[in-house]
Amino acid sequence: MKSEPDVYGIEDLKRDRTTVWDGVRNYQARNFMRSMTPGELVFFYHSNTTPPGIIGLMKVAKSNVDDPTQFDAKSKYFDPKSTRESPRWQTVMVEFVETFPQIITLETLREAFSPDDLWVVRQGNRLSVMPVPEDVAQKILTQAKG
DNA sequence: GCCAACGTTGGC
DNA sequence: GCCAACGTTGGC
Repeated sequence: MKSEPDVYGIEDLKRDRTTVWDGVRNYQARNFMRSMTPGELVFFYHSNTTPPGIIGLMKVAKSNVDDPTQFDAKSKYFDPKSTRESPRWQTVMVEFVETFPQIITLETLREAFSPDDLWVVRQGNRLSVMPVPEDVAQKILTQAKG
């Protein structure tokens, strides 16, 4: 899952311990979050920063959470088509696990993985939530420890 | 700051 | 249902 550190970074999550991952307004990303289950591990990716890359690890604390910002008329994520009875936007609550000793940069990821295996290395990729195959995840975790 | 990629919107 | 216009994302 991606976030811009200027907006909400891993240090913010470390401080807060948990957060509701709100503001996602892309159906494909939402669908991936709908499929998440408690305890599932999630990489935290810092976007729009130098260098961009995977900065740490979190886990799903609660799944199938209605994004509260969709009901908030003052929020930039307000969705007038959403109702309390049938909300459109679900997200997850995530919990901080660890910050990696150093960022695994997008450049490093591009050297190690193909765009078919790790979508974040796809050119022009804008999806903010995406799946990571188990074997790819294991390699990334190994890299993070080394 | 630039711009490619691409999702969304809305006229027809 | 098509597609041009527009807005946003995000690497560089």
